[in-house]
Amino acid sequence: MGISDRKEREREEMRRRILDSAKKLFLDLGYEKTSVRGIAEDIEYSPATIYLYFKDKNDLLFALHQEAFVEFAKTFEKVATIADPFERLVALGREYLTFAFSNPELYELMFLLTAPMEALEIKEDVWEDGKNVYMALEALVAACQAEGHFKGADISEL
Amino acid sequence: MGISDRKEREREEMRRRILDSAKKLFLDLGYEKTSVRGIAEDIEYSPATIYLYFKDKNDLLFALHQEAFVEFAKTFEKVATIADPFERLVALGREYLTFAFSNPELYELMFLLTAPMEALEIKEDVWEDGKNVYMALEALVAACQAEGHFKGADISEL
DNA sequence: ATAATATACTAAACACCGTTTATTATATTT
DNA sequence: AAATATAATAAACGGTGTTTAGTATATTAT
Repeated sequence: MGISDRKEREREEMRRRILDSAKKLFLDLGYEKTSVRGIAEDIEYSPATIYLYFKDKNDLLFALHQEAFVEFAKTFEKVATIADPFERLVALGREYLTFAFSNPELYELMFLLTAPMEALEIKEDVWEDGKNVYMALEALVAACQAEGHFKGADISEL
Repeated sequence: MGISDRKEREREEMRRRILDSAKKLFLDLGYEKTSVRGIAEDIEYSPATIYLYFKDKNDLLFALHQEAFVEFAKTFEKVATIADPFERLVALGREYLTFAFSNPELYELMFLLTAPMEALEIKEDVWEDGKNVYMALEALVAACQAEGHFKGADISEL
Protein backbone atom coordinates (compact mmCIF):
# COMPACT_ATOMS: atom_id res chain seq x y z
CA MET A 1 0.00 0.00 0.00
CA GLY A 2 2.05 2.95 -1.27
CA ILE A 3 -0.61 5.53 -0.53
CA SER A 4 -0.90 4.89 3.18
CA ASP A 5 2.90 4.85 3.35
CA ARG A 6 2.98 8.33 1.87
CA LYS A 7 0.17 9.42 4.18
CA GLU A 8 2.14 8.18 7.16
CA ARG A 9 5.23 9.95 5.87
CA GLU A 10 3.32 13.19 5.38
CA ARG A 11 1.87 12.92 8.84
CA GLU A 12 5.35 12.51 10.27
CA GLU A 13 6.56 15.53 8.32
CA MET A 14 3.74 17.62 9.73
CA ARG A 15 4.60 16.48 13.26
CA ARG A 16 8.21 17.48 12.63
CA ARG A 17 7.26 20.89 11.31
CA ILE A 18 5.16 21.50 14.41
CA LEU A 19 7.83 20.25 16.81
CA ASP A 20 10.60 22.23 15.12
CA SER A 21 8.57 25.40 15.37
CA ALA A 22 7.56 24.69 18.98
CA LYS A 23 11.19 24.01 19.89
CA LYS A 24 12.32 27.25 18.33
CA LEU A 25 9.64 29.29 20.07
CA PHE A 26 9.97 27.57 23.47
CA LEU A 27 13.70 28.26 23.47
CA ASP A 28 13.25 31.81 22.22
CA LEU A 29 10.34 32.93 24.36
CA GLY A 30 10.02 30.29 27.06
CA TYR A 31 7.16 27.86 27.44
CA GLU A 32 4.59 30.16 29.01
CA LYS A 33 5.05 32.99 26.54
CA THR A 34 4.83 30.73 23.54
CA SER A 35 1.26 30.41 22.26
CA VAL A 36 -0.25 27.61 20.23
CA ARG A 37 -1.55 30.33 17.96
CA GLY A 38 2.04 31.57 17.54
CA ILE A 39 3.27 28.13 16.54
CA ALA A 40 0.37 27.81 14.12
CA GLU A 41 1.20 31.15 12.52
CA ASP A 42 4.87 30.18 12.29
CA ILE A 43 4.10 27.02 10.32
CA GLU A 44 1.33 28.79 8.39
CA TYR A 45 -1.47 26.49 9.51
CA SER A 46 -4.52 27.10 11.62
CA PRO A 47 -4.24 26.57 15.39
CA ALA A 48 -6.76 23.74 15.26
CA THR A 49 -4.44 21.75 12.98
CA ILE A 50 -1.90 21.37 15.78
CA TYR A 51 -4.53 19.55 17.81
CA LEU A 52 -4.82 16.92 15.08
CA TYR A 53 -1.22 15.96 15.80
CA PHE A 54 -0.79 16.69 19.51
CA LYS A 55 -3.14 16.40 22.46
CA ASP A 56 -2.37 19.83 23.86
CA LYS A 57 0.38 22.37 24.42
CA ASN A 58 1.91 20.26 27.19
CA ASP A 59 2.19 17.38 24.77
CA LEU A 60 4.45 19.48 22.55
CA LEU A 61 6.90 20.14 25.39
CA PHE A 62 6.66 16.52 26.43
CA ALA A 63 7.48 15.24 22.94
CA LEU A 64 10.50 17.55 22.68
CA HIS A 65 11.65 16.61 26.15
CA GLN A 66 11.46 12.95 25.21
CA GLU A 67 13.41 13.45 22.01
CA ALA A 68 16.10 15.30 23.92
CA PHE A 69 16.46 12.45 26.40
CA VAL A 70 16.65 9.85 23.66
CA GLU A 71 19.47 11.89 22.19
CA PHE A 72 21.14 12.13 25.59
CA ALA A 73 20.84 8.39 26.17
CA LYS A 74 23.39 7.89 23.39
CA THR A 75 25.92 9.39 25.77
CA PHE A 76 25.55 6.29 27.90
CA GLU A 77 26.22 4.04 24.93
CA LYS A 78 29.45 5.88 24.22
CA VAL A 79 30.94 4.90 27.56
CA ALA A 80 29.33 1.46 27.84
CA THR A 81 32.54 -0.26 26.72
CA ILE A 82 34.58 1.00 29.67
CA ALA A 83 34.90 -1.96 32.02
CA ASP A 84 35.64 -0.34 35.36
CA PRO A 85 32.48 1.21 36.83
CA PHE A 86 34.23 4.15 38.46
CA GLU A 87 36.09 5.07 35.32
CA ARG A 88 32.84 4.66 33.43
CA LEU A 89 31.17 7.12 35.79
CA VAL A 90 33.96 9.64 35.35
CA ALA A 91 33.77 9.26 31.57
CA LEU A 92 30.02 9.72 31.73
CA GLY A 93 30.42 12.95 33.68
CA ARG A 94 32.79 14.19 31.02
CA GLU A 95 30.37 13.17 28.27
CA TYR A 96 27.54 14.85 30.11
CA LEU A 97 29.38 18.15 30.10
CA THR A 98 30.37 17.71 26.48
CA PHE A 99 26.75 17.05 25.61
CA ALA A 100 25.57 20.10 27.54
CA PHE A 101 28.01 22.43 25.79
CA SER A 102 27.68 21.03 22.28
CA ASN A 103 23.86 20.71 22.37
CA PRO A 104 22.86 23.73 24.43
CA GLU A 105 19.37 23.75 22.94
CA LEU A 106 18.63 20.15 23.84
CA TYR A 107 20.19 20.64 27.24
CA GLU A 108 17.98 23.60 27.98
CA LEU A 109 14.98 21.64 26.79
CA MET A 110 15.82 18.75 29.10
CA PHE A 111 16.71 20.49 32.31
CA LEU A 112 15.89 24.16 32.31
CA LEU A 113 12.46 23.67 30.84
CA THR A 114 11.70 20.79 33.18
CA ALA A 115 10.29 23.10 35.81
CA PRO A 116 7.32 24.37 33.75
CA MET A 117 6.49 20.77 32.93
CA GLU A 118 6.46 19.70 36.55
CA ALA A 119 4.66 22.83 37.60
CA LEU A 120 1.91 21.90 35.20
CA GLU A 121 0.35 18.50 35.23
CA ILE A 122 2.56 15.88 33.65
CA LYS A 123 4.69 14.99 36.67
CA GLU A 124 3.81 11.35 37.18
CA ASP A 125 3.09 10.61 33.56
CA VAL A 126 5.10 8.22 31.49
CA TRP A 127 8.32 10.23 31.40
CA GLU A 128 9.97 6.91 30.51
CA ASP A 129 13.19 8.01 28.84
CA GLY A 130 14.10 10.31 31.69
CA LYS A 131 13.53 7.54 34.16
CA ASN A 132 15.62 5.15 32.11
CA VAL A 133 18.52 7.55 32.10
CA TYR A 134 18.20 8.03 35.82
CA MET A 135 18.01 4.31 36.50
CA ALA A 136 21.08 3.69 34.36
CA LEU A 137 22.91 6.30 36.40
CA GLU A 138 21.72 4.72 39.63
CA ALA A 139 22.89 1.29 38.51
CA LEU A 140 26.28 2.71 37.60
CA VAL A 141 26.72 4.31 41.01
CA ALA A 142 25.66 1.05 42.66
CA ALA A 143 28.33 -0.76 40.64
CA CYS A 144 30.85 1.77 41.88
CA GLN A 145 29.77 1.16 45.44
CA ALA A 146 30.17 -2.58 44.93
CA GLU A 147 33.77 -1.80 44.03
CA GLY A 148 34.24 0.07 47.25
CA HIS A 149 33.71 3.68 46.16
CA PHE A 150 31.47 6.25 47.92
CA LYS A 151 31.43 4.21 51.08
CA GLY A 152 29.43 6.60 53.22
CA ALA A 153 26.96 7.67 50.58
CA ASP A 154 23.35 6.73 49.96
CA ILE A 155 22.08 6.57 46.39
CA SER A 156 18.60 7.65 47.27
CA GLU A 157 19.90 11.04 48.34
CA LEU A 158 20.84 12.16 44.84
CA MET B 1 -4.27 65.94 59.25
CA GLY B 2 -6.22 63.01 60.71
CA ILE B 3 -8.18 62.29 57.58
CA SER B 4 -5.26 61.65 55.27
CA ASP B 5 -3.71 59.51 58.01
CA ARG B 6 -6.82 57.34 58.05
CA LYS B 7 -6.82 57.28 54.23
CA GLU B 8 -3.24 56.09 54.23
CA ARG B 9 -4.09 53.48 56.83
CA GLU B 10 -7.07 52.26 54.82
CA ARG B 11 -4.93 52.08 51.72
CA GLU B 12 -2.41 49.97 53.58
CA GLU B 13 -5.17 47.66 54.83
CA MET B 14 -6.40 47.16 51.29
CA ARG B 15 -2.88 46.34 50.11
CA ARG B 16 -2.62 43.81 52.92
CA ARG B 17 -5.93 42.19 52.07
CA ILE B 18 -4.81 41.81 48.46
CA LEU B 19 -1.37 40.46 49.39
CA ASP B 20 -2.76 38.00 51.92
CA SER B 21 -5.20 36.63 49.38
CA ALA B 22 -2.53 36.48 46.65
CA LYS B 23 -0.17 34.67 49.00
CA LYS B 24 -2.81 32.14 49.90
CA LEU B 25 -3.71 31.46 46.29
CA PHE B 26 -0.13 31.42 44.98
CA LEU B 27 0.80 28.83 47.59
CA ASP B 28 -2.36 26.81 47.02
CA LEU B 29 -2.52 26.83 43.23
CA GLY B 30 0.88 28.10 42.10
CA TYR B 31 1.57 31.39 40.41
CA GLU B 32 0.46 30.52 36.91
CA LYS B 33 -2.81 28.96 37.92
CA THR B 34 -3.78 31.84 40.16
CA SER B 35 -5.80 34.48 38.33
CA VAL B 36 -6.14 38.15 39.21
CA ARG B 37 -9.86 37.60 38.87
CA GLY B 38 -9.61 34.82 41.45
CA ILE B 39 -7.86 37.07 43.92
CA ALA B 40 -10.45 39.77 43.28
CA GLU B 41 -13.27 37.34 43.95
CA ASP B 42 -11.58 36.13 47.11
CA ILE B 43 -11.40 39.62 48.58
CA GLU B 44 -14.83 40.49 47.17
CA TYR B 45 -13.66 43.41 45.04
CA SER B 46 -13.58 43.92 41.30
CA PRO B 47 -10.43 42.84 39.42
CA ALA B 48 -9.76 46.44 38.39
CA THR B 49 -9.38 47.44 42.04
CA ILE B 50 -6.23 45.35 42.36
CA TYR B 51 -4.62 47.48 39.68
CA LEU B 52 -5.15 50.58 41.83
CA TYR B 53 -2.76 49.05 44.36
CA PHE B 54 -0.37 46.98 42.26
CA LYS B 55 1.10 47.49 38.82
CA ASP B 56 0.35 43.99 37.59
CA LYS B 57 0.22 40.33 38.62
CA ASN B 58 4.00 40.12 38.72
CA ASP B 59 4.06 42.98 41.16
CA LEU B 60 2.03 40.90 43.61
CA LEU B 61 4.54 38.07 43.58
CA PHE B 62 7.36 40.57 43.74
CA ALA B 63 5.90 42.30 46.82
CA LEU B 64 5.41 38.98 48.60
CA HIS B 65 8.89 37.86 47.65
CA GLN B 66 10.30 41.07 49.07
CA GLU B 67 8.38 40.73 52.33
CA ALA B 68 9.62 37.18 52.73
CA PHE B 69 13.22 38.28 52.31
CA VAL B 70 12.82 41.11 54.79
CA GLU B 71 11.54 38.51 57.23
CA PHE B 72 14.45 36.22 56.44
CA ALA B 73 16.97 39.03 56.89
CA LYS B 74 16.10 38.99 60.60
CA THR B 75 17.82 35.61 60.75
CA PHE B 76 21.07 37.44 60.07
CA GLU B 77 20.46 39.82 62.94
CA LYS B 78 19.96 36.92 65.30
CA VAL B 79 23.50 35.67 64.79
CA ALA B 80 25.17 39.07 64.39
CA THR B 81 26.46 39.02 67.95
CA ILE B 82 28.60 35.91 67.45
CA ALA B 83 32.15 37.19 67.15
CA ASP B 84 33.91 34.38 65.33
CA PRO B 85 32.98 34.41 61.62
CA PHE B 86 33.08 30.68 61.18
CA GLU B 87 30.88 30.03 64.18
CA ARG B 88 28.60 32.79 62.90
CA LEU B 89 28.31 31.01 59.55
CA VAL B 90 27.49 27.71 61.24
CA ALA B 91 24.87 29.40 63.40
CA LEU B 92 23.42 31.06 60.30
CA GLY B 93 23.13 27.71 58.57
CA ARG B 94 21.25 26.40 61.56
CA GLU B 95 18.98 29.44 61.61
CA TYR B 96 18.39 29.09 57.90
CA LEU B 97 17.09 25.57 58.37
CA THR B 98 15.03 26.61 61.38
CA PHE B 99 13.51 29.40 59.31
CA ALA B 100 12.76 27.07 56.42
CA PHE B 101 10.98 24.57 58.65
CA SER B 102 9.09 27.01 60.85
CA ASN B 103 8.03 29.33 57.99
CA PRO B 104 7.40 26.89 55.19
CA GLU B 105 5.09 29.31 53.41
CA LEU B 106 7.57 32.14 53.33
CA TYR B 107 10.32 29.72 52.38
CA GLU B 108 8.35 28.44 49.45
CA LEU B 109 7.56 31.99 48.40
CA MET B 110 11.24 32.91 48.47
CA PHE B 111 12.86 30.01 46.75
CA LEU B 112 10.42 27.67 45.10
CA LEU B 113 8.44 30.47 43.51
CA THR B 114 11.58 32.25 42.37
CA ALA B 115 11.64 30.39 39.10
CA PRO B 116 8.35 31.77 37.73
CA MET B 117 9.56 35.25 38.62
CA GLU B 118 12.79 34.83 36.72
CA ALA B 119 11.06 33.10 33.86
CA LEU B 120 8.86 36.15 33.49
CA GLU B 121 10.33 39.61 33.25
CA ILE B 122 11.56 40.87 36.59
CA LYS B 123 15.01 39.29 36.58
CA GLU B 124 17.27 42.33 36.62
CA ASP B 125 14.84 44.57 38.46
CA VAL B 126 15.46 45.98 41.88
CA TRP B 127 15.37 42.70 43.82
CA GLU B 128 17.23 44.63 46.52
CA ASP B 129 16.47 42.61 49.63
CA GLY B 130 17.51 39.36 48.04
CA LYS B 131 20.77 40.94 46.92
CA ASN B 132 21.38 42.32 50.41
CA VAL B 133 20.96 38.90 51.94
CA TYR B 134 23.32 37.42 49.41
CA MET B 135 25.92 40.14 49.94
CA ALA B 136 25.77 39.65 53.69
CA LEU B 137 26.39 35.95 53.16
CA GLU B 138 29.26 36.68 50.84
CA ALA B 139 30.82 39.05 53.35
CA LEU B 140 30.49 36.44 56.06
CA VAL B 141 32.23 33.79 53.98
CA ALA B 142 34.97 36.29 53.13
CA ALA B 143 35.46 36.90 56.85
CA CYS B 144 35.77 33.15 57.36
CA GLN B 145 38.39 32.97 54.62
CA ALA B 146 40.33 35.79 56.29
CA GLU B 147 40.45 33.54 59.32
CA GLY B 148 41.93 30.73 57.30
CA HIS B 149 38.83 28.65 56.50
CA PHE B 150 37.87 27.30 53.07
CA LYS B 151 41.37 27.79 51.75
CA GLY B 152 40.86 26.31 48.33
CA ALA B 153 37.42 27.75 47.68
CA ASP B 154 36.26 30.65 45.55
CA ILE B 155 33.28 32.72 46.69
CA SER B 156 32.08 33.46 43.18
CA GLU B 157 31.37 29.78 42.66
CA LEU B 158 28.45 29.62 45.06
C1' DA C 1 -25.37 74.37 53.41
C1' DT C 2 -23.89 74.08 48.66
C1' DA C 3 -21.02 73.69 44.90
C1' DA C 4 -16.58 71.95 43.22
C1' DT C 5 -13.21 68.56 43.49
C1' DA C 6 -10.73 64.58 44.57
C1' DT C 7 -11.03 59.48 45.75
C1' DA C 8 -12.43 54.62 45.50
C1' DC C 9 -14.44 51.61 42.99
C1' DT C 10 -16.49 49.09 39.15
C1' DA C 11 -18.74 47.48 34.55
C1' DA C 12 -17.45 46.79 30.30
C1' DA C 13 -14.31 46.31 26.89
C1' DC C 14 -9.77 44.91 24.57
C1' DA C 15 -6.66 41.76 23.05
C1' DC C 16 -5.00 37.80 24.02
C1' DC C 17 -4.96 32.58 25.48
C1' DG C 18 -5.81 27.03 25.01
C1' DT C 19 -9.08 24.17 23.17
C1' DT C 20 -13.45 22.17 20.79
C1' DT C 21 -17.04 21.88 17.38
C1' DA C 22 -19.16 22.10 13.06
C1' DT C 23 -18.15 22.61 8.38
C1' DT C 24 -15.85 22.45 3.99
C1' DA C 25 -12.70 21.06 0.55
C1' DT C 26 -9.78 17.34 -1.02
C1' DA C 27 -8.18 12.67 -1.75
C1' DT C 28 -9.21 7.89 -1.79
C1' DT C 29 -11.99 3.89 -2.36
C1' DT C 30 -15.91 1.53 -4.13
C1' DA D 1 -19.54 8.71 -10.68
C1' DA D 2 -21.00 8.12 -6.06
C1' DA D 3 -19.76 7.19 -1.42
C1' DT D 4 -16.47 7.59 2.02
C1' DA D 5 -12.53 8.80 4.56
C1' DT D 6 -8.97 12.46 5.52
C1' DA D 7 -7.09 17.03 6.38
C1' DA D 8 -7.69 21.50 7.35
C1' DT D 9 -10.13 25.35 9.00
C1' DA D 10 -13.44 29.19 10.65
C1' DA D 11 -15.75 30.27 14.40
C1' DA D 12 -16.92 29.82 18.90
C1' DC D 13 -16.36 28.89 24.18
C1' DG D 14 -14.69 30.09 28.31
C1' DG D 15 -10.87 31.64 30.22
C1' DT D 16 -6.72 35.18 30.99
C1' DG D 17 -4.22 40.04 32.26
C1' DT D 18 -5.10 44.69 31.81
C1' DT D 19 -7.21 49.39 30.49
C1' DT D 20 -10.75 52.74 29.98
C1' DA D 21 -14.65 55.36 30.88
C1' DG D 22 -17.96 56.26 34.10
C1' DT D 23 -20.29 56.46 38.76
C1' DA D 24 -21.05 56.92 43.34
C1' DT D 25 -18.99 58.73 47.69
C1' DA D 26 -16.19 61.51 50.66
C1' DT D 27 -13.58 65.68 51.22
C1' DT D 28 -12.60 70.47 50.56
C1' DA D 29 -13.65 75.24 49.45
C1' DT D 30 -16.95 78.84 49.11
